[in-house]
Amino acid sequence: MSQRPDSNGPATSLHAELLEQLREYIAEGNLADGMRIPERILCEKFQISRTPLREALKVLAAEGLIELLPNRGARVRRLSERELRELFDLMGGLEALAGRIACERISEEEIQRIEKIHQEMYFFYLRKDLHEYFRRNREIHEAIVRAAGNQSLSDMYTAVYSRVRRSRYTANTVKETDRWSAAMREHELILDALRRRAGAELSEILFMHLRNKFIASTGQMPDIEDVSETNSSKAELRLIGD
Amino acid sequence: MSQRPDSNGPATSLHAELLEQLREYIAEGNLADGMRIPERILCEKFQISRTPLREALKVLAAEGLIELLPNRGARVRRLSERELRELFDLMGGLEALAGRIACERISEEEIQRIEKIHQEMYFFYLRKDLHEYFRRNREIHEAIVRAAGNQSLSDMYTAVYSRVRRSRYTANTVKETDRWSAAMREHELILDALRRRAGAELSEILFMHLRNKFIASTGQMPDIEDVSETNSSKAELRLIGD
DNA sequence: CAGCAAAAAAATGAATGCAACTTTAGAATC
DNA sequence: GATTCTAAAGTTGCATTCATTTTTTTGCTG
Repeated sequence: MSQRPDSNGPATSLHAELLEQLREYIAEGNLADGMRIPERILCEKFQISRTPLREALKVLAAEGLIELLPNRGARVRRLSERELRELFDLMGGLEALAGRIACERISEEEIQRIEKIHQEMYFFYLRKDLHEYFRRNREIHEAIVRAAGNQSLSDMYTAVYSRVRRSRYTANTVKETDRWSAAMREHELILDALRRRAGAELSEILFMHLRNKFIASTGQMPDIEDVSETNSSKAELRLIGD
Repeated sequence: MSQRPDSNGPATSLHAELLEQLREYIAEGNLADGMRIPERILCEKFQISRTPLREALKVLAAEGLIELLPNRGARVRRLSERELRELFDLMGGLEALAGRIACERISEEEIQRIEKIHQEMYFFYLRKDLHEYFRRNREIHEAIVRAAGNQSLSDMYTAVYSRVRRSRYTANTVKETDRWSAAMREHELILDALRRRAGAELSEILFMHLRNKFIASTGQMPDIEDVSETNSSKAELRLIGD
């Protein structure tokens, strides 16, 4: 097969396109967790030979989306509770970083654009339109990450998010709604800190925002071991989330 | 070729070993920046056919260590000033995250172990033994990341560090020494915050610590655009670094 | 001799082939 | 009937081969 002489858009390589397709295919949950994925099936599905497929699988394995057992093929990596918590914290850390840098670099116009999305979000919050609310919610978080103007950070954030996306815990439904008003309040704080360009503060809020979402989603506490109560972070954890 | 029936250590796959070797080979700087790397040469060097090599290259490209130009092969990715800054910020963000989580989870024993390394580091600082000083310095940062007990975070940190490692700016030499005393003071603050388990504070210090190192190493400011001076982060930037 | 064109050489991208390993199916044993 | 051993079928890992693309070399023209 040549380089897709027909029907192709940009002149990107076949391998890159395949990778993109596969990533999407897996992230969307078309393959059951932990299920074995025979190369043959994917080859037929994407009309491609084993060589480029195997290259793509190696990359996806490095990204953590699938796992490759020697001589036993690929399977979709199933996230343990532990890994999910790890990835949530990681995402929180990356957003915190993005928020901090964004405060240094973001333009007034971009702040206004985020404010606009925020107001839309508030509107859908009042309307109790969960779907549209979450879309705006996601847009705000993405905008903050983008506003940091750090491509490496954005890439890493996307990679982490794509791993977490599959998880049923992130489905933004029932349990999350209990926390809806709290989340909305946190978003007010986020925007306020951003307006004031208070980097450290925004950083703090964003991290806790993600933590609270994790706690609400899973019921799990992010593993705080027996640590003396002089510990300030425990207090902070409650400070925002209501 | 079979699965190396002779002379092998752990029963890991050939591909995984190759990846490890290549990563090390590149990170050590055996390949000149931006130089073209013909597959043929690497095949001969590692006594392997093109298929597994190409798989490994795809992974390294995804990690950002090399770049793959379509039909024009692999070359060692040369870090622009911009990317270096991005990666430094990213590393700072990951360390900041690690510090915060470490405050929640670290054991008293581990704190004491870090304190010990810190004291050794101070000793070598007084002796002006740059090499031994930096070894301890690195050990402390690694210990904090490890103390977060988040494998995904550790992996990502390692990946970022391996990309930055090659850079001549991170060579820990001349320019850095101008900042030696300031860095030492920052480390006192780090340990102090860790002892008090002041997560947010430690997070802040660690990020700034990395920023200051970057500024000292490159002379470059981390791109703070024309932002009104009500901005607090600019002040913070100076707060610690002397 | 510089500059360009064409052809040869080399490198890359992908497909196919082969050996080794896993898994599955089936037969023999208890 | 359950269990263990054996053989067949299916998969994977890697090597080799083929087709394109890029690069270099060679030869021609001005």
